[in-house]
Amino acid sequence: VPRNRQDVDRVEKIEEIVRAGERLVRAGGYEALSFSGIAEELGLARGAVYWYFRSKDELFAACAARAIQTALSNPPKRTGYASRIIWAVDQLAAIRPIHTTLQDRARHSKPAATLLQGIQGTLTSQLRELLRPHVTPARLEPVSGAIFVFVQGLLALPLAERERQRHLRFLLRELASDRA
Amino acid sequence: VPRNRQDVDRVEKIEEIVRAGERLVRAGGYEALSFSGIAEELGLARGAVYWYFRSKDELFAACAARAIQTALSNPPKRTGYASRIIWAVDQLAAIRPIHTTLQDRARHSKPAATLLQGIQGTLTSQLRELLRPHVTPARLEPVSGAIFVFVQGLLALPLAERERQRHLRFLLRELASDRA
DNA sequence: ACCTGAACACCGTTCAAGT
DNA sequence: ACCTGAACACCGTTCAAGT
Repeated sequence: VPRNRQDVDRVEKIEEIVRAGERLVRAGGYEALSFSGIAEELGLARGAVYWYFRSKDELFAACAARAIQTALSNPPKRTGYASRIIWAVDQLAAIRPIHTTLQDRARHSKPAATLLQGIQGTLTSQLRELLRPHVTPARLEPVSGAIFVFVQGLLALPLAERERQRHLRFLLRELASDRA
Repeated sequence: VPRNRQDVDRVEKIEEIVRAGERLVRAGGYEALSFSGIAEELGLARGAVYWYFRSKDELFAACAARAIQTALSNPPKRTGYASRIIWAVDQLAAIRPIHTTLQDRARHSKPAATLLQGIQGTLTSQLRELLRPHVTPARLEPVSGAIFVFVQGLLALPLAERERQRHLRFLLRELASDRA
């Protein structure tokens, strides 16, 4: 006897699924994310989840997006540009496995590619705006580009917070101090 | 009637497996690498490959190691330090999917973690030696560290060869020109 | 529109049985 | 030591049948 939850808002049901998926993917990465796992947590049949996400790629992209959004919410105010960058990198580093998998899956998965592109786009432009007051106009583009690449490297490596910050501060001092 | 190939050298049989695996992993990444696929290519039963590799993690690490080794063989001689670094990065970028997956799997897979650690270790020290003549001693450590991180970023991003080289040349000029 | 339960294909892994 | 063939568990995906 199939249950029916047409009374419950569709958006709310999707929310439930993505929340469960975020937990799973935070705990054990892409592998730990499964239709079975989510169905179990929500008391549904495995197939039911397909009503909302047509593939594991879609499901993963949604859960990863939520995890990243969670990580980058509540940024601290009133701090210097270096601290702001470091904060964002630290937040993303805390969910490094998700970021690494996203990078890996983006090759073949359309939803993953789209998500990653969006993240990198906003990251790039925010970085440029943060750096603009501290770099001469002619150098703004190459400098912010280099720092973006550098940040991707920091996120790819399993560094301790201290090392990450040390590397980042060093590079910022080297590249972005021509306009104090 | 099980075939028997005790006459064939064990090392040679492992070589065959890893060669087949390298092809598969180059073509379609980690997903495309399977015991079934290798067995099929070699005309063996699926279970036979387990006699040589006890898990997919071990198999992947071996195939990835071979792919990387292949990529970095035959380095050009008599070129400047910048060109040497760029050459190595280009070679690794050509097998970016393998590198990305390796980074991703290293989290839970012991063989992947060991391989990645080895690669990064040699990369780090070679980088330091290449830079030594061009950087003041006090700056050698932070500079080569930063360039290493930067290279990881270049390998994480799906850049065109031109962009990759542009980024790398910019950073090298910024960080490593204090000892012409 | 939403959900169930069964089915299918594929895969990693194990293992008893063979040579 | 090496290999086969079958078995098991798990998973992504599909779908006819129900409400």
